[in-house]
Amino acid sequence: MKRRQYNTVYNKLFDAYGQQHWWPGDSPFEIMVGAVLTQNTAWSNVEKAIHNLVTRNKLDPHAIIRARLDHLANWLRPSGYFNIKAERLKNFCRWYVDAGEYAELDKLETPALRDALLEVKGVGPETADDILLYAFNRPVFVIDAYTRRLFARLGLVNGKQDYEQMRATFERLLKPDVDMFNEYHALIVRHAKNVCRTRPTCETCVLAAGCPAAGIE
DNA sequence: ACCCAGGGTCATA
DNA sequence: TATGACCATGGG
Repeated sequence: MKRRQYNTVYNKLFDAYGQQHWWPGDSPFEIMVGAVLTQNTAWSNVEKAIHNLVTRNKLDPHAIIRARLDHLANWLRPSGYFNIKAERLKNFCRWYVDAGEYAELDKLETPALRDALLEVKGVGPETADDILLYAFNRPVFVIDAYTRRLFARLGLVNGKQDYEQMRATFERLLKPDVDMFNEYHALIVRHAKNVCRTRPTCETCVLAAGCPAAGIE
């Protein structure tokens, strides 16, 4: 049964790396901003951009809406793709404020909230799910490139499933536990930083001497 | 000098 | 639906 293997991977990762304390950020809104800025970008660069916003008192949806696009882009510069991300962040903030911000959005059921997020230009499936899980505490499993690679290498997914299919698989096999989903995704990212990206066997063998992913049956 | 990072959009076939 | 081009900084 795959259900057991999916849980085993989690337990081994947790034993190896421990609590990851995700998502870094002091407020739900900061988490949402981080989710947009971290698209295909190292987190260390995102931190610099968020810091730029904080020091200017711009870590606020209304302030971002008011800001000039070129100013916003300059503050976001360290996170890369800064012109695109400035637009995406503005799009997101306009939607967020129009929708009544956190309190109103939190009244929506998860599927409706997810659909609403996906309507924002610049918010795709992974960003939406980051926000759902880490800002709204909804039991949504975030799929990323690391998740694909790890589970493909473990032979636990058939590599050509799209995002939605893979998310459905995880959410079907695992108990919908927000804290566990939170930790699971964070652990996969943590583990990814520990392994070679190019050798398919690395992920499951290098850690054999301490590899949490080894011995999954 | 190259590779890639906690993706998404858009144009093309 | 399925690839490919494009976006761009910073650390290894």
